[in-house]
Amino acid sequence: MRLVTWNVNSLRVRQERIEGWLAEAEPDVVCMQETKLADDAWPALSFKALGYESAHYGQGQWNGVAILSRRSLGDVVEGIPGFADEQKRVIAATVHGMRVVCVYCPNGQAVGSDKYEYKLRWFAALRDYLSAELQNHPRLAVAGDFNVAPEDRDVHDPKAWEGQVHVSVPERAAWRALLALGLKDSFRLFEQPEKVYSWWDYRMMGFRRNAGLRIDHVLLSEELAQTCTSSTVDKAPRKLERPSDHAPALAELRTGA
DNA sequence: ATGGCTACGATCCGTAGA
Repeated sequence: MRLVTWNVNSLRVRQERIEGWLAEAEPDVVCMQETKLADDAWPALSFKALGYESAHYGQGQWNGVAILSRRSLGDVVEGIPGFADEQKRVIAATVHGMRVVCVYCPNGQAVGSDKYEYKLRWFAALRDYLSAELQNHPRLAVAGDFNVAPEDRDVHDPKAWEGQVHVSVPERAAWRALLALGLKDSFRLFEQPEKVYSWWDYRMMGFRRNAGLRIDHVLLSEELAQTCTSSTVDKAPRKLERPSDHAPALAELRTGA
């Protein structure tokens, strides 16, 4: 079974190409971020026609997250329970015999800014939420745009990025606090080529130069990690016309459910 | 050179992303 996370950077702009990729890649579960849609604009019927049940939690203009599943999708929870947040960044559901939490973590803008403080507060709330989820769901996947490059090898130019937002020490500590719950970065379960990224700046020919960051991740609980057979990034849709600046990250799980 | 691109919703520029 194939689990995918993809920050689409406006579904409206890319609906057709996203549907084309879904038809080709045939993921079983899709976590989507930055739909930039209100819930009443979510094209549930288009995805239904492709064979997906879906749940969307959005606000229009900014943010917006969704989970699509080829099998029935239930127990949908929106946001981080107990964490008041106007920004629609989290949705969870039970699909294919596992609990899936789809996250669009805050960008943080600049170290020391209000948005950066919000990002760290938000990560603390996410940690507490996932801690509780792990108690209830040993089969837990957390997939999304984390806006954190965990290590220097996830950064095309670590010197240029040193201390910047996405790689700063407190952000990486917030990331490691998620791993400390018992979650595994599926990508690092395997030998990987160097310089694999999931996001490239639109400017300065970032993609052509492979000047990117690996910030889109699939985290797996211990039990799910044992079933994981691969974790990759598909750069193909980033090469198309008017692409999202993010590429989809995929994890393969050996699970019958 | 501190920009550079893209999307959004407002208009013909500002905000935000990463």
